[in-house]
Amino acid sequence: MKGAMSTMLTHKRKAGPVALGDIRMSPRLLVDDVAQKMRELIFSGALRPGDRIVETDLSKLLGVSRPLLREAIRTLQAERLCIVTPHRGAHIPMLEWTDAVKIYDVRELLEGEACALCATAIREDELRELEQALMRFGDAVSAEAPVDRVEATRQFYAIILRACGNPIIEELLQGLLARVSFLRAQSMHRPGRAPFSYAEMNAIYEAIRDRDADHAREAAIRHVRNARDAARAAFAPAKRD
Amino acid sequence: MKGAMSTMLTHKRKAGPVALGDIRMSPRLLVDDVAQKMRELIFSGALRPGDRIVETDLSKLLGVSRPLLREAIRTLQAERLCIVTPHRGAHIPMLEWTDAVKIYDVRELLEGEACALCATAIREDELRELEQALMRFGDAVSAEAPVDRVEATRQFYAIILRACGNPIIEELLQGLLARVSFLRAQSMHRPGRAPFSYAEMNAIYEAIRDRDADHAREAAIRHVRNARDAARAAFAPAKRD
DNA sequence: TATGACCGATTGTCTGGCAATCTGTCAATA
DNA sequence: TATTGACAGATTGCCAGACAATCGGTCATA
Repeated sequence: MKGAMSTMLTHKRKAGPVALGDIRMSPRLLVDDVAQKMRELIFSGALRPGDRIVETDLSKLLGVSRPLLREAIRTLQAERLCIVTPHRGAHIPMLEWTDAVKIYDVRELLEGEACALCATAIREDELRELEQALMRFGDAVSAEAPVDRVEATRQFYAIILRACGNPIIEELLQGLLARVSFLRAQSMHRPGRAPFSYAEMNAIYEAIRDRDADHAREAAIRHVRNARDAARAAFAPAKRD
Repeated sequence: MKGAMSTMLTHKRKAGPVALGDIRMSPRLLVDDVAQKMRELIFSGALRPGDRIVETDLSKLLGVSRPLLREAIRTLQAERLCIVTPHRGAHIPMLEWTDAVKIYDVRELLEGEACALCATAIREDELRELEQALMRFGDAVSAEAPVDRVEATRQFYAIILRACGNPIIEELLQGLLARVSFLRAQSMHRPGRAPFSYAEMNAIYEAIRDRDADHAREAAIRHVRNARDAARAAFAPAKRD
């Protein structure tokens, strides 16, 4: 804990053109792999809401030690992807609809802002990428390829969040999306939703392309709102109410 | 990892009046205490940006084992309160001003929304609490009691975030505030800032009291924006630019 | 039916250890 | 002189094993 200014690395990507930007080698840490694997288990539905995590079992399944798994669990806990109850262990949270609504509300705010920022901040090459992602989504809708749809959506938003110029928004949204991943997976696969999604995303794209921040925000909000309603419908079977 | 629905606890504070709401006993886990202690070390400035964390040393200082400290570090890492570089250990992040700006931008958005929501959602008793917190702040300004000022500010916002009805906003803001705690501590102690803070907070209070969501949002945004400018001024000595 | 005592399962934490990697030093080299 | 290579100490990454505390459930008892 000695002050170690001398060894601080404060890499900042300078605005300079081209150059060889950020090419740090970073060795993988097993604990990060374990955390990522757990996230994937949750996103893929292998670990479902309510499931309990027994440290001994999971550490054996993953082939890592219990202390290491516990480190990974702390990470997931901080991300709200699992809940640790003292002396009772960790489990995957049950998402109540009322909580989901709050998350969608904040998504409206953040995605709306991201899209509005994008309208002024996006570069031409990023705009082309965005158009391509949108087209890929369109293709996936026509081809009825749900997996491709999900991936194209992910990319579409990844481009926007990267281009909006505020990494904090990206970071917060990433966390929120992870927490409703279960709901999203279900609602995005609802028959009939995809064409509407396309229209909404297209509206976002066009507003950004036209550099119209207000419309971009509105379109983004509309998209989230519709996604929420779709999720609402998908929620019923999982939990009566 | 067996499905364990039977043992799931899904406590939800029912809207029912009074009653004995949530009175779970929850044993303290040492690891949580350690994480909290580390946060306090950061907030208090005992651990400063750039400082390195040597596991063996800190674990000895805290009187806990290294594995336990590592768990705590993972938590702080997920909260972005420390950065872990593989094989090089953890350190407290250096906050660049450009990053701080992004955080203040998102704060505008979230605090603005929280205050707007509050204007319609706050209960009368909470409103009175809010007024009291504001008065305490006013007293602390007159008395030139910086510590009380900080505490009163914290309470003022805690009430708003609680009353706005969206715990997600509260949660996200908590994380963001923690990350600029170093800056805030400096800027809040700047001579001459406090009376302006009071005026701004008073504007927020009055708008909420008058149930005027738009003005509440505007006042909140103005407050954050001024806080950012104060932080900007406080930033210079810490880091030339 | 409610209470209390017991028991296996699981968590919380510690100790100790060891290989891998980093940092810094210093000599050898171009 | 500046770079390269080799070495040593410090530190991290990960593991195995252990043990007390606590939990959840069962069963006998009142």
